[in-house]
Amino acid sequence: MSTREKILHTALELINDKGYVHVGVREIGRALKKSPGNISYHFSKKEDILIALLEQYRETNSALYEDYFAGQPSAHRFLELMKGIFDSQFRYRGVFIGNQFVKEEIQSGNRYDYRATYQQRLSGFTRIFRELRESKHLQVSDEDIEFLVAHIALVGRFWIYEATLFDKSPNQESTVKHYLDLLARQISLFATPLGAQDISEFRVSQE
Amino acid sequence: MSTREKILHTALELINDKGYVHVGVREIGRALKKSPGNISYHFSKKEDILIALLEQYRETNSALYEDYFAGQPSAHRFLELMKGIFDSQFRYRGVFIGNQFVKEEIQSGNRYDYRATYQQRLSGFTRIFRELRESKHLQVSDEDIEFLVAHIALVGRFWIYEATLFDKSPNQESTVKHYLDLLARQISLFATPLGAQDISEFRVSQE
DNA sequence: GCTTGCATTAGTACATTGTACTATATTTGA
DNA sequence: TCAAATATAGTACAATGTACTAATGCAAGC
Repeated sequence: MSTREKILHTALELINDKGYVHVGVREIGRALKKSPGNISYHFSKKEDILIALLEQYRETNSALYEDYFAGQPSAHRFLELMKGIFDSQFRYRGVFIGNQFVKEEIQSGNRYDYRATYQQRLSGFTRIFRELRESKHLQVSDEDIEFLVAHIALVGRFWIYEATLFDKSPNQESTVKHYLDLLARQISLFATPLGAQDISEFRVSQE
Repeated sequence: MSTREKILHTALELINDKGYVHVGVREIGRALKKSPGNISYHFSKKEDILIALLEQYRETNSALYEDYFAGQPSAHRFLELMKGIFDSQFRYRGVFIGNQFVKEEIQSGNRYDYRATYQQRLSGFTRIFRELRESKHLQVSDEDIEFLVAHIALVGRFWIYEATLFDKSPNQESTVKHYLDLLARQISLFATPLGAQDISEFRVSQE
């Protein structure tokens, strides 16, 4: 593992534990027995660490989406996809919660074009729901799809904020299960009998 | 207006504009032509400013809830309540977005018992939905109510994060309208014909 | 085997930040 | 009017992010 990777690994652990603001560059260095100047060498700004972690997260997720689109659309597989995404978000929770600091980066789009990724994800979900309509898992109008996409964009991004709001270190399994369950309920409001069966099978498989 | 109130007022403006982290105590002082030591006198910690603003927000909202519960339950009045809350959240948006810093406060509950307020709000929503069921505006099971409360707890808290994620200073009216609309759609999934009419009347009144 | 160039690391210095502390000024109340 | 409380200014200090410089390690080429 390269020093750069070690820094990212240690930083993520510390950030998940204590929050981005409360993790100093010197602290990361201390944990790795490196000087602060050396951390500076690999990541000239502290924000760069956050950006790099976001990038890792994005790549993980892209793989999950690719997997999904490689197979047949179904409500069950959709929920499996979302479980993968939620697990991944949990793993990078400190990054999301500390993302106030990358907001200007996000907004400027200089180093990391988050907006493009975001738009890509939104159209990905639109495609997913359209395919689930075609495969008779969902019974939705175009307006419904728009609504569901807006819903999943918000809930799918911010559930981890809520989960860590009162509980500093929540249990991953039960937390992810809880929010997946809410999502499953939301989807089932638009499900055909086929889709509903698929969803309930998924929920049983998560017991 | 007392100095304390002036500080809060100026701080909120600056925080909404630039974000909590990027507003220094000296900057607030400069804007008010006060020394940093004086700011320190009124708020010995910078976080205290955030806590005080949260307290202001909480009081505003408590008044809105009281108003609602003083009248007859209806889907229309419920959405009016939510509009009031959303407007208020928009006004304090910087506080919410910067609340990573009060998280430890929230979690410890030493100075500000946010958890209690939160629980109170949740049971408030439970009551609201139960009353809307009794008044034949909603057709919901107890499980549905639990689901709706979980939904509104998350969406109602974090829509403002999403709204300011890509757009640094979004338009209040259109933003609030957008998220109210999403909420109205969510509620209408469980609405009786009476409730649905109420909701569509509200949406028309917002045009 | 030695040197040259480049990547890495350490050490340090500096501006800025939150905050504590002290001294001065202003207001208040009896 | 004067003492006490409140408010304000000024400053000092530790900690932080970060820029800069010097030292070290290391692989490739002759």
